Amino acid sequence: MSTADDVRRRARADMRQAIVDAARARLATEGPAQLSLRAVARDVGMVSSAVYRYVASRDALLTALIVEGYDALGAAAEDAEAAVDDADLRGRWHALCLGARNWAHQHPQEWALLFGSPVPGYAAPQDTVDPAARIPRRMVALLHDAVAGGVRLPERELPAALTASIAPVQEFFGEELPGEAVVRGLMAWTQLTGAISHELFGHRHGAVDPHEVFFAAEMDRMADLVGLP
Amino acid sequence: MSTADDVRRRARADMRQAIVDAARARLATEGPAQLSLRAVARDVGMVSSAVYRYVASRDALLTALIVEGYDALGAAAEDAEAAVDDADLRGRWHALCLGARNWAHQHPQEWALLFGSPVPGYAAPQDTVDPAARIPRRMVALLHDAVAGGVRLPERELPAALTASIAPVQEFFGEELPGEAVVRGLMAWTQLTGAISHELFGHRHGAVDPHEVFFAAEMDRMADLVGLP
DNA sequence: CCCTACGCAAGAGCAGTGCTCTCATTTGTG
DNA sequence: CACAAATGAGAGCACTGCTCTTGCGTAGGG
Repeated sequence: MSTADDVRRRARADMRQAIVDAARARLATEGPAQLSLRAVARDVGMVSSAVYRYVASRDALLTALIVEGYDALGAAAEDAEAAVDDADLRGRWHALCLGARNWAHQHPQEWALLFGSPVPGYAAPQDTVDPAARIPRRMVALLHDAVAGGVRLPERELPAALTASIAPVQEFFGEELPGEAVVRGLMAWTQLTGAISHELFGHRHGAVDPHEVFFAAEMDRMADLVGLP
Repeated sequence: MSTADDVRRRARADMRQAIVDAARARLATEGPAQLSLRAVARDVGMVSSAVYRYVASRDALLTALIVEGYDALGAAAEDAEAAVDDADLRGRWHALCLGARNWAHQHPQEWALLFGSPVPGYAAPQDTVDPAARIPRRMVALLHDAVAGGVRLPERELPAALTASIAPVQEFFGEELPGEAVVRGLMAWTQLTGAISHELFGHRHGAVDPHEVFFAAEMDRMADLVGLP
Protein backbone atom coordinates (compact mmCIF):
# COMPACT_ATOMS: atom_id res chain seq x y z
CA MET A 1 0.00 0.00 0.00
CA SER A 2 2.44 2.63 1.17
CA THR A 3 5.50 3.53 -0.83
CA ALA A 4 7.57 1.95 1.91
CA ASP A 5 6.05 -1.34 0.93
CA ASP A 6 7.23 -0.71 -2.58
CA VAL A 7 10.69 0.12 -1.31
CA ARG A 8 10.76 -3.13 0.60
CA ARG A 9 9.55 -5.11 -2.32
CA ARG A 10 12.12 -3.42 -4.49
CA ALA A 11 14.93 -4.16 -2.08
CA ARG A 12 13.83 -7.76 -1.95
CA ALA A 13 13.79 -8.00 -5.71
CA ASP A 14 17.22 -6.39 -5.91
CA MET A 15 18.65 -8.80 -3.39
CA ARG A 16 17.16 -11.72 -5.24
CA GLN A 17 18.54 -10.41 -8.50
CA ALA A 18 21.97 -10.04 -6.92
CA ILE A 19 21.82 -13.68 -5.92
CA VAL A 20 20.77 -14.78 -9.38
CA ASP A 21 23.49 -12.63 -10.93
CA ALA A 22 26.10 -14.15 -8.65
CA ALA A 23 24.86 -17.58 -9.63
CA ARG A 24 25.12 -16.74 -13.32
CA ALA A 25 28.63 -15.42 -12.76
CA ARG A 26 29.59 -18.73 -11.21
CA LEU A 27 27.97 -20.45 -14.16
CA ALA A 28 30.62 -18.87 -16.36
CA THR A 29 33.28 -21.10 -14.87
CA GLU A 30 31.50 -24.14 -13.49
CA GLY A 31 28.74 -26.30 -14.86
CA PRO A 32 25.15 -26.33 -13.68
CA ALA A 33 25.76 -29.54 -11.75
CA GLN A 34 28.61 -27.93 -9.82
CA LEU A 35 26.67 -24.79 -9.00
CA SER A 36 26.40 -24.69 -5.23
CA LEU A 37 23.93 -22.50 -3.44
CA ARG A 38 26.33 -22.14 -0.56
CA ALA A 39 29.02 -20.84 -2.86
CA VAL A 40 26.82 -18.14 -4.37
CA ALA A 41 25.75 -17.28 -0.82
CA ARG A 42 29.39 -16.68 0.05
CA ASP A 43 29.77 -14.61 -3.12
CA VAL A 44 27.03 -12.22 -2.09
CA GLY A 45 28.34 -12.12 1.50
CA MET A 46 25.61 -14.13 3.12
CA VAL A 47 25.28 -17.37 4.93
CA SER A 48 23.51 -20.15 3.07
CA SER A 49 20.38 -20.13 5.16
CA ALA A 50 19.87 -16.44 4.42
CA VAL A 51 19.54 -16.87 0.70
CA TYR A 52 16.62 -19.17 1.31
CA ARG A 53 14.70 -16.01 2.21
CA TYR A 54 14.98 -15.03 -1.44
CA VAL A 55 15.19 -18.29 -3.33
CA ALA A 56 13.04 -21.27 -2.50
CA SER A 57 15.60 -23.90 -3.41
CA ARG A 58 18.57 -24.66 -5.58
CA ASP A 59 16.23 -25.82 -8.31
CA ALA A 60 14.35 -22.54 -8.15
CA LEU A 61 17.62 -20.72 -8.61
CA LEU A 62 18.41 -22.83 -11.65
CA THR A 63 14.95 -22.20 -13.03
CA ALA A 64 15.49 -18.47 -12.71
CA LEU A 65 18.75 -18.86 -14.59
CA ILE A 66 16.97 -20.86 -17.27
CA VAL A 67 14.36 -18.18 -17.86
CA GLU A 68 16.97 -15.42 -18.03
CA GLY A 69 19.13 -17.63 -20.22
CA TYR A 70 16.42 -18.17 -22.79
CA ASP A 71 15.79 -14.47 -22.81
CA ALA A 72 19.45 -13.57 -23.25
CA LEU A 73 19.85 -16.13 -26.02
CA GLY A 74 16.75 -14.88 -27.81
CA ALA A 75 17.84 -11.28 -27.50
CA ALA A 76 21.30 -12.02 -28.84
CA ALA A 77 19.90 -13.84 -31.86
CA GLU A 78 17.29 -11.19 -32.51
CA ASP A 79 19.83 -8.41 -32.30
CA ALA A 80 22.05 -10.18 -34.78
CA GLU A 81 19.15 -10.62 -37.16
CA ALA A 82 18.00 -7.02 -36.77
CA ALA A 83 21.36 -5.83 -38.06
CA VAL A 84 20.60 -7.28 -41.48
CA ASP A 85 18.52 -5.65 -44.20
CA ASP A 86 14.90 -6.70 -43.83
CA ALA A 87 14.61 -7.74 -47.45
CA ASP A 88 17.61 -10.10 -47.24
CA LEU A 89 15.75 -13.12 -45.99
CA ARG A 90 18.63 -15.56 -46.18
CA GLY A 91 20.95 -13.05 -44.61
CA ARG A 92 18.54 -12.65 -41.72
CA TRP A 93 18.31 -16.42 -41.37
CA HIS A 94 22.05 -16.80 -41.16
CA ALA A 95 22.37 -13.89 -38.75
CA LEU A 96 19.73 -15.39 -36.49
CA CYS A 97 21.39 -18.79 -36.44
CA LEU A 98 24.90 -17.41 -36.05
CA GLY A 99 23.72 -15.04 -33.34
CA ALA A 100 22.43 -18.02 -31.38
CA ARG A 101 25.65 -19.92 -31.96
CA ASN A 102 27.81 -17.02 -30.87
CA TRP A 103 25.84 -16.57 -27.68
CA ALA A 104 26.16 -20.28 -27.00
CA HIS A 105 29.91 -20.21 -27.45
CA GLN A 106 30.17 -17.22 -25.14
CA HIS A 107 27.96 -18.87 -22.51
CA PRO A 108 28.52 -22.60 -22.89
CA GLN A 109 27.41 -23.53 -19.38
CA GLU A 110 24.22 -21.54 -19.75
CA TRP A 111 23.60 -23.29 -23.05
CA ALA A 112 24.09 -26.60 -21.28
CA LEU A 113 21.60 -25.48 -18.69
CA LEU A 114 19.05 -24.67 -21.40
CA PHE A 115 19.55 -27.55 -23.81
CA GLY A 116 21.51 -30.17 -21.89
CA SER A 117 20.00 -32.77 -19.63
CA PRO A 118 17.11 -31.23 -17.75
CA VAL A 119 17.62 -30.67 -14.04
CA PRO A 120 16.13 -33.40 -11.84
CA GLY A 121 12.91 -31.83 -10.64
CA TYR A 122 12.57 -29.88 -13.86
CA ALA A 123 8.83 -29.51 -14.40
CA ALA A 124 9.27 -26.92 -17.15
CA PRO A 125 7.25 -24.14 -15.62
CA GLN A 126 5.04 -22.10 -17.90
CA ASP A 127 7.40 -19.15 -17.43
CA THR A 128 10.01 -20.81 -19.60
CA VAL A 129 7.95 -21.70 -22.67
CA ASP A 130 7.52 -18.14 -23.87
CA PRO A 131 11.16 -17.00 -23.68
CA ALA A 132 12.18 -20.38 -25.06
CA ALA A 133 10.12 -19.70 -28.16
CA ARG A 134 11.83 -16.44 -29.07
CA ILE A 135 14.05 -17.83 -31.78
CA PRO A 136 11.42 -20.14 -33.25
CA ARG A 137 9.11 -17.14 -33.28
CA ARG A 138 11.65 -15.16 -35.30
CA MET A 139 11.91 -18.07 -37.70
CA VAL A 140 8.16 -18.04 -38.17
CA ALA A 141 8.23 -14.28 -38.71
CA LEU A 142 10.91 -14.78 -41.33
CA LEU A 143 8.80 -17.31 -43.17
CA HIS A 144 5.85 -14.96 -42.88
CA ASP A 145 7.89 -12.18 -44.46
CA ALA A 146 8.92 -14.56 -47.20
CA VAL A 147 5.31 -15.37 -47.99
CA ALA A 148 4.45 -11.68 -47.94
CA GLY A 149 7.27 -11.10 -50.38
CA GLY A 150 5.83 -13.58 -52.84
CA VAL A 151 7.97 -16.58 -51.93
CA ARG A 152 6.22 -19.90 -52.29
CA LEU A 153 7.03 -22.03 -49.28
CA PRO A 154 7.23 -25.77 -49.78
CA GLU A 155 3.86 -27.46 -49.77
CA ARG A 156 2.98 -31.09 -49.72
CA GLU A 157 0.06 -33.30 -48.95
CA LEU A 158 0.50 -34.40 -45.35
CA PRO A 159 -0.97 -37.48 -43.73
CA ALA A 160 -3.76 -36.54 -41.35
CA ALA A 161 -1.83 -37.90 -38.39
CA LEU A 162 1.10 -35.63 -39.17
CA THR A 163 -1.11 -32.59 -39.58
CA ALA A 164 -2.68 -33.40 -36.24
CA SER A 165 0.66 -33.82 -34.53
CA ILE A 166 1.78 -30.30 -35.40
CA ALA A 167 -1.54 -28.71 -34.50
CA PRO A 168 -0.24 -27.43 -31.14
CA VAL A 169 2.61 -25.45 -32.67
CA GLN A 170 0.37 -24.23 -35.49
CA GLU A 171 -1.98 -22.84 -32.88
CA PHE A 172 0.78 -21.48 -30.68
CA PHE A 173 2.18 -19.26 -33.40
CA GLY A 174 -1.19 -18.54 -34.96
CA GLU A 175 0.34 -18.17 -38.37
CA GLU A 176 -1.16 -19.41 -41.59
CA LEU A 177 1.80 -21.40 -42.80
CA PRO A 178 1.58 -24.56 -44.87
CA GLY A 179 1.93 -27.72 -42.82
CA GLU A 180 5.03 -28.78 -44.69
CA ALA A 181 6.69 -25.45 -43.92
CA VAL A 182 5.90 -25.93 -40.25
CA VAL A 183 7.44 -29.38 -40.29
CA ARG A 184 10.59 -28.06 -41.88
CA GLY A 185 10.71 -25.07 -39.59
CA LEU A 186 10.63 -27.32 -36.57
CA MET A 187 13.35 -29.39 -38.16
CA ALA A 188 15.46 -26.27 -38.65
CA TRP A 189 15.05 -25.31 -34.99
CA THR A 190 16.06 -28.83 -34.02
CA GLN A 191 19.05 -28.72 -36.33
CA LEU A 192 20.13 -25.38 -34.93
CA THR A 193 20.11 -26.48 -31.31
CA GLY A 194 21.43 -29.92 -32.21
CA ALA A 195 24.37 -28.51 -34.13
CA ILE A 196 25.32 -26.11 -31.36
CA SER A 197 25.00 -28.82 -28.73
CA HIS A 198 27.09 -31.22 -30.80
CA GLU A 199 29.76 -28.55 -31.07
CA LEU A 200 29.73 -27.56 -27.42
CA PHE A 201 29.37 -31.04 -25.99
CA GLY A 202 32.21 -32.41 -28.07
CA HIS A 203 30.23 -34.72 -30.33
CA ARG A 204 31.94 -33.27 -33.39
CA HIS A 205 35.40 -33.51 -31.96
CA GLY A 206 37.54 -35.25 -34.50
CA ALA A 207 34.82 -35.07 -37.12
CA VAL A 208 34.55 -31.42 -38.11
CA ASP A 209 37.19 -28.74 -37.89
CA PRO A 210 36.85 -25.81 -37.93
CA HIS A 211 33.29 -25.86 -36.69
CA GLU A 212 32.11 -22.50 -37.85
CA VAL A 213 32.30 -23.01 -41.59
CA PHE A 214 30.44 -26.28 -41.28
CA PHE A 215 27.78 -24.68 -39.13
CA ALA A 216 27.20 -22.01 -41.76
CA ALA A 217 26.89 -24.63 -44.50
CA GLU A 218 24.50 -26.57 -42.34
CA MET A 219 22.23 -23.61 -41.73
CA ASP A 220 22.40 -22.74 -45.41
CA ARG A 221 20.99 -26.14 -46.29
CA MET A 222 18.28 -25.70 -43.70
CA ALA A 223 17.43 -22.37 -45.33
CA ASP A 224 17.05 -24.29 -48.58
CA LEU A 225 14.87 -26.83 -46.85
CA VAL A 226 12.43 -24.31 -45.42
CA GLY A 227 12.23 -22.65 -48.83
CA LEU A 228 14.08 -19.39 -48.39
CA PRO A 229 15.21 -17.88 -51.73
CA MET B 1 51.29 -66.09 -14.59
CA SER B 2 49.57 -68.82 -12.63
CA THR B 3 45.93 -69.67 -13.12
CA ALA B 4 45.29 -68.21 -9.72
CA ASP B 5 46.28 -64.88 -11.12
CA ASP B 6 43.73 -65.33 -13.85
CA VAL B 7 41.08 -66.26 -11.33
CA ARG B 8 41.87 -63.17 -9.37
CA ARG B 9 41.76 -60.98 -12.43
CA ARG B 10 38.48 -62.54 -13.47
CA ALA B 11 36.94 -62.02 -10.07
CA ARG B 12 38.07 -58.44 -10.17
CA ALA B 13 36.50 -57.86 -13.56
CA ASP B 14 33.27 -59.53 -12.45
CA MET B 15 33.08 -57.39 -9.36
CA ARG B 16 33.70 -54.27 -11.37
CA GLN B 17 31.02 -55.29 -13.83
CA ALA B 18 28.59 -55.89 -10.98
CA ILE B 19 29.24 -52.36 -9.78
CA VAL B 20 28.71 -50.88 -13.22
CA ASP B 21 25.55 -52.93 -13.64
CA ALA B 22 24.21 -51.72 -10.34
CA ALA B 23 24.98 -48.18 -11.38
CA ARG B 24 23.12 -48.63 -14.64
CA ALA B 25 20.18 -50.10 -12.77
CA ARG B 26 20.05 -46.98 -10.63
CA LEU B 27 20.27 -44.92 -13.78
CA ALA B 28 16.90 -46.31 -14.77
CA THR B 29 15.19 -44.33 -12.04
CA GLU B 30 17.45 -41.40 -11.27
CA GLY B 31 19.40 -39.04 -13.45
CA PRO B 32 23.16 -39.05 -13.94
CA ALA B 33 23.54 -36.08 -11.60
CA GLN B 34 21.78 -37.97 -8.82
CA LEU B 35 23.80 -41.12 -9.25
CA SER B 36 25.67 -41.62 -6.03
CA LEU B 37 28.62 -43.91 -5.72
CA ARG B 38 27.70 -44.62 -2.12
CA ALA B 39 24.24 -45.73 -3.16
CA VAL B 40 25.52 -48.21 -5.75
CA ALA B 41 28.00 -49.42 -3.14
CA ARG B 42 25.08 -50.20 -0.84
CA ASP B 43 23.30 -51.91 -3.74
CA VAL B 44 26.17 -54.32 -4.26
CA GLY B 45 26.53 -54.85 -0.49
CA MET B 46 29.74 -52.95 -0.02
CA VAL B 47 30.89 -49.94 1.81
CA SER B 48 31.71 -46.92 -0.31
CA SER B 49 35.45 -47.05 0.21
CA ALA B 50 35.51 -50.64 -1.06
CA VAL B 51 34.22 -49.80 -4.51
CA TYR B 52 37.18 -47.51 -4.99
CA ARG B 53 39.20 -50.69 -5.34
CA TYR B 54 37.37 -51.29 -8.61
CA VAL B 55 36.44 -47.84 -9.85
CA ALA B 56 38.80 -44.92 -9.72
CA SER B 57 36.16 -42.29 -9.17
CA ARG B 58 32.57 -41.37 -9.73
CA ASP B 59 33.51 -39.88 -13.07
CA ALA B 60 35.21 -43.12 -14.08
CA LEU B 61 32.02 -44.97 -13.25
CA LEU B 62 30.03 -42.57 -15.41
CA THR B 63 32.54 -42.97 -18.21
CA ALA B 64 32.11 -46.74 -18.08
CA LEU B 65 28.36 -46.23 -18.30
CA ILE B 66 28.84 -43.91 -21.27
CA VAL B 67 30.86 -46.44 -23.21
CA GLU B 68 28.38 -49.23 -22.52
CA GLY B 69 25.55 -46.86 -23.31
CA TYR B 70 26.89 -45.97 -26.74
CA ASP B 71 27.33 -49.63 -27.41
CA ALA B 72 23.82 -50.56 -26.33
CA LEU B 73 22.34 -47.73 -28.35
CA GLY B 74 24.32 -48.69 -31.42
CA ALA B 75 23.40 -52.34 -31.07
CA ALA B 76 19.71 -51.54 -30.70
CA ALA B 77 19.72 -49.37 -33.80
CA GLU B 78 21.74 -51.87 -35.81
CA ASP B 79 19.46 -54.73 -34.81
CA ALA B 80 16.44 -52.75 -35.91
CA GLU B 81 18.05 -51.99 -39.24
CA ALA B 82 19.15 -55.58 -39.76
CA ALA B 83 15.52 -56.71 -39.59
CA VAL B 84 14.79 -54.88 -42.84
CA ASP B 85 15.44 -56.15 -46.35
CA ASP B 86 18.89 -55.06 -47.45
CA ALA B 87 17.62 -53.63 -50.72
CA ASP B 88 15.07 -51.40 -48.98
CA LEU B 89 17.36 -48.48 -48.33
CA ARG B 90 14.74 -46.08 -47.01
CA GLY B 91 13.26 -48.81 -44.87
CA ARG B 92 16.67 -49.46 -43.36
CA TRP B 93 17.13 -45.74 -42.76
CA HIS B 94 13.84 -45.49 -40.90
CA ALA B 95 14.53 -48.63 -38.92
CA LEU B 96 17.91 -47.33 -37.88
CA CYS B 97 16.52 -43.99 -36.74
CA LEU B 98 13.50 -45.50 -35.04
CA GLY B 99 15.66 -48.10 -33.37
CA ALA B 100 17.74 -45.34 -31.85
CA ARG B 101 14.65 -43.46 -30.78
CA ASN B 102 13.09 -46.51 -29.18
CA TRP B 103 16.22 -47.26 -27.21
CA ALA B 104 16.33 -43.65 -26.06
CA HIS B 105 12.75 -43.76 -24.87
CA GLN B 106 13.45 -46.97 -23.01
CA HIS B 107 16.61 -45.59 -21.43
CA PRO B 108 16.02 -41.84 -21.12
CA GLN B 109 18.57 -41.28 -18.37
CA GLU B 110 21.24 -43.13 -20.28
CA TRP B 111 20.42 -41.02 -23.32
CA ALA B 112 20.81 -37.93 -21.16
CA LEU B 113 24.16 -39.27 -20.06
CA LEU B 114 25.25 -39.72 -23.66
CA PHE B 115 23.84 -36.62 -25.30
CA GLY B 116 22.98 -34.26 -22.47
CA SER B 117 25.39 -31.88 -20.83
CA PRO B 118 28.79 -33.52 -20.60
CA VAL B 119 30.06 -34.41 -17.15
CA PRO B 120 32.28 -31.73 -15.64
CA GLY B 121 35.62 -33.09 -16.72
CA TYR B 122 34.27 -33.52 -20.28
CA ALA B 123 37.46 -35.36 -21.16
CA ALA B 124 35.88 -37.67 -23.71
CA PRO B 125 38.38 -40.52 -23.65
CA GLN B 126 39.32 -42.24 -26.86
CA ASP B 127 37.34 -45.30 -25.70
CA THR B 128 34.09 -43.50 -26.35
CA VAL B 129 34.63 -42.23 -29.88
CA ASP B 130 34.42 -45.62 -31.52
CA PRO B 131 31.21 -46.90 -29.91
CA ALA B 132 29.77 -43.41 -30.36
CA ALA B 133 30.28 -43.71 -34.10
CA ARG B 134 28.27 -46.89 -34.51
CA ILE B 135 25.12 -45.27 -35.84
CA PRO B 136 26.92 -42.76 -38.04
CA ARG B 137 28.93 -45.68 -39.39
CA ARG B 138 25.72 -47.49 -40.31
CA MET B 139 24.52 -44.34 -42.04
CA VAL B 140 27.70 -44.24 -44.08
CA ALA B 141 27.31 -47.91 -44.94
CA LEU B 142 23.78 -47.21 -46.08
CA LEU B 143 24.95 -44.44 -48.36
CA HIS B 144 27.68 -46.72 -49.64
CA ASP B 145 25.09 -49.38 -50.47
CA ALA B 146 23.03 -46.74 -52.23
CA VAL B 147 25.97 -45.77 -54.41
CA ALA B 148 26.69 -49.42 -55.11
CA GLY B 149 23.06 -49.79 -56.16
CA GLY B 150 23.37 -47.03 -58.70
CA VAL B 151 21.90 -44.21 -56.66
CA ARG B 152 23.41 -40.83 -57.39
CA LEU B 153 24.03 -39.06 -54.10
CA PRO B 154 23.73 -35.28 -54.08
CA GLU B 155 26.81 -33.53 -55.35
CA ARG B 156 27.72 -29.90 -55.30
CA GLU B 157 30.74 -27.71 -55.63
CA LEU B 158 31.91 -27.02 -52.08
CA PRO B 159 34.01 -24.09 -50.94
CA ALA B 160 37.52 -25.19 -50.13
CA ALA B 161 37.10 -24.21 -46.48
CA LEU B 162 34.07 -26.46 -46.15
CA THR B 163 35.81 -29.38 -47.79
CA ALA B 164 38.69 -28.89 -45.40
CA SER B 165 36.41 -28.75 -42.38
CA ILE B 166 34.93 -32.17 -43.07
CA ALA B 167 38.27 -33.76 -43.86
CA PRO B 168 38.53 -35.44 -40.42
CA VAL B 169 35.26 -37.31 -40.77
CA GLN B 170 36.05 -38.19 -44.39
CA GLU B 171 39.24 -39.77 -43.23
CA PHE B 172 37.67 -41.42 -40.20
CA PHE B 173 35.19 -43.39 -42.28
CA GLY B 174 37.54 -43.84 -45.17
CA GLU B 175 34.67 -43.87 -47.64
CA GLU B 176 34.68 -42.27 -51.04
CA LEU B 177 31.54 -40.25 -50.63
CA PRO B 178 30.92 -36.88 -52.25
CA GLY B 179 31.55 -33.95 -49.91
CA GLU B 180 27.98 -32.78 -50.14
CA ALA B 181 26.74 -36.20 -49.10
CA VAL B 182 29.04 -36.11 -46.09
CA VAL B 183 27.71 -32.71 -45.10
CA ARG B 184 24.15 -33.93 -45.32
CA GLY B 185 24.95 -37.15 -43.52
CA LEU B 186 26.39 -35.23 -40.60
CA MET B 187 23.29 -33.08 -40.62
CA ALA B 188 21.11 -36.18 -40.50
CA TRP B 189 23.01 -37.52 -37.50
CA THR B 190 22.62 -34.16 -35.81
CA GLN B 191 18.93 -34.07 -36.62
CA LEU B 192 18.48 -37.58 -35.24
CA THR B 193 20.07 -36.86 -31.90
CA GLY B 194 18.57 -33.39 -31.75
CA ALA B 195 15.07 -34.65 -32.36
CA ILE B 196 15.34 -37.36 -29.73
CA SER B 197 16.84 -34.94 -27.21
CA HIS B 198 14.13 -32.39 -27.90
CA GLU B 199 11.53 -35.06 -27.28
CA LEU B 200 13.10 -36.46 -24.13
CA PHE B 201 14.14 -33.14 -22.63
CA GLY B 202 10.71 -31.62 -23.11
CA HIS B 203 11.57 -29.04 -25.75
CA ARG B 204 8.69 -30.17 -27.91
CA HIS B 205 6.19 -30.19 -25.12
CA GLY B 206 3.19 -28.22 -26.28
CA ALA B 207 4.51 -28.06 -29.83
CA VAL B 208 4.24 -31.58 -31.22
CA ASP B 209 1.90 -34.32 -30.16
CA PRO B 210 2.10 -37.22 -30.66
CA HIS B 211 5.85 -37.21 -31.09
CA GLU B 212 6.33 -40.40 -32.99
CA VAL B 213 4.55 -39.49 -36.21
CA PHE B 214 6.45 -36.24 -36.38
CA PHE B 215 9.74 -38.00 -35.77
CA ALA B 216 9.06 -40.35 -38.66
CA ALA B 217 8.23 -37.46 -40.97
CA GLU B 218 11.37 -35.69 -39.86
CA MET B 219 13.60 -38.64 -40.61
CA ASP B 220 11.85 -39.13 -43.93
CA ARG B 221 12.82 -35.62 -44.96
CA MET B 222 16.36 -36.26 -43.86
CA ALA B 223 16.36 -39.38 -46.04
CA ASP B 224 15.34 -37.13 -48.92
CA LEU B 225 18.13 -34.74 -48.02
CA VAL B 226 20.87 -37.33 -48.06
CA GLY B 227 19.55 -38.59 -51.39
CA LEU B 228 17.98 -41.93 -50.54
CA PRO B 229 15.50 -43.10 -53.17
C1' DC C 1 53.74 -76.52 8.64
C1' DC C 2 54.46 -71.85 9.58
C1' DC C 3 55.01 -67.21 8.09
C1' DT C 4 54.92 -63.66 5.15
C1' DA C 5 52.92 -60.75 1.66
C1' DC C 6 49.28 -59.30 -0.74
C1' DG C 7 44.47 -58.21 -1.99
C1' DC C 8 40.38 -57.00 -0.04
C1' DA C 9 36.82 -54.88 2.71
C1' DA C 10 35.54 -52.10 6.56
C1' DG C 11 35.63 -47.98 9.44
C1' DA C 12 36.68 -43.42 10.61
C1' DG C 13 37.26 -39.05 9.02
C1' DC C 14 37.52 -34.61 6.11
C1' DA C 15 35.41 -31.17 3.48
C1' DG C 16 31.68 -30.12 1.17
C1' DT C 17 26.46 -30.08 -0.12
C1' DG C 18 20.95 -28.86 0.31
C1' DC C 19 17.88 -27.67 3.52
C1' DT C 20 15.42 -26.72 8.19
C1' DC C 21 15.13 -24.95 12.52
C1' DT C 22 15.81 -21.59 16.18
C1' DC C 23 17.45 -17.33 17.77
C1' DA C 24 18.95 -12.59 17.65
C1' DT C 25 19.02 -8.34 15.35
C1' DT C 26 17.55 -4.87 12.44
C1' DT C 27 13.94 -2.00 10.42
C1' DG C 28 9.87 0.55 9.70
C1' DT C 29 5.49 1.80 11.50
C1' DG C 30 1.54 2.56 14.92
C1' DC D 1 8.67 4.47 22.47
C1' DA D 2 6.94 -0.12 21.75
C1' DC D 3 5.50 -3.58 18.76
C1' DA D 4 5.81 -6.64 14.85
C1' DA D 5 7.46 -8.04 10.73
C1' DA D 6 11.41 -8.90 7.97
C1' DT D 7 16.05 -10.37 7.93
C1' DG D 8 20.48 -12.60 8.80
C1' DA D 9 23.32 -15.88 11.57
C1' DG D 10 24.27 -20.25 13.61
C1' DA D 11 23.70 -24.95 14.59
C1' DG D 12 22.37 -29.16 12.97
C1' DC D 13 20.76 -33.22 9.99
C1' DA D 14 21.49 -36.33 6.39
C1' DC D 15 23.93 -36.89 2.57
C1' DT D 16 27.90 -36.74 -0.88
C1' DG D 17 33.03 -37.89 -2.97
C1' DC D 18 37.19 -39.33 -1.51
C1' DT D 19 41.36 -40.68 1.55
C1' DC D 20 43.69 -43.06 5.05
C1' DT D 21 44.32 -46.52 8.34
C1' DT D 22 43.21 -50.92 10.27
C1' DG D 23 42.04 -55.75 10.43
C1' DC D 24 41.23 -60.08 7.99
C1' DG D 25 41.71 -64.05 5.00
C1' DT D 26 44.00 -66.55 1.66
C1' DA D 27 47.90 -67.92 -1.48
C1' DG D 28 52.70 -68.76 -2.04
C1' DG D 29 57.51 -69.48 -0.40
C1' DG D 30 60.78 -71.26 2.93
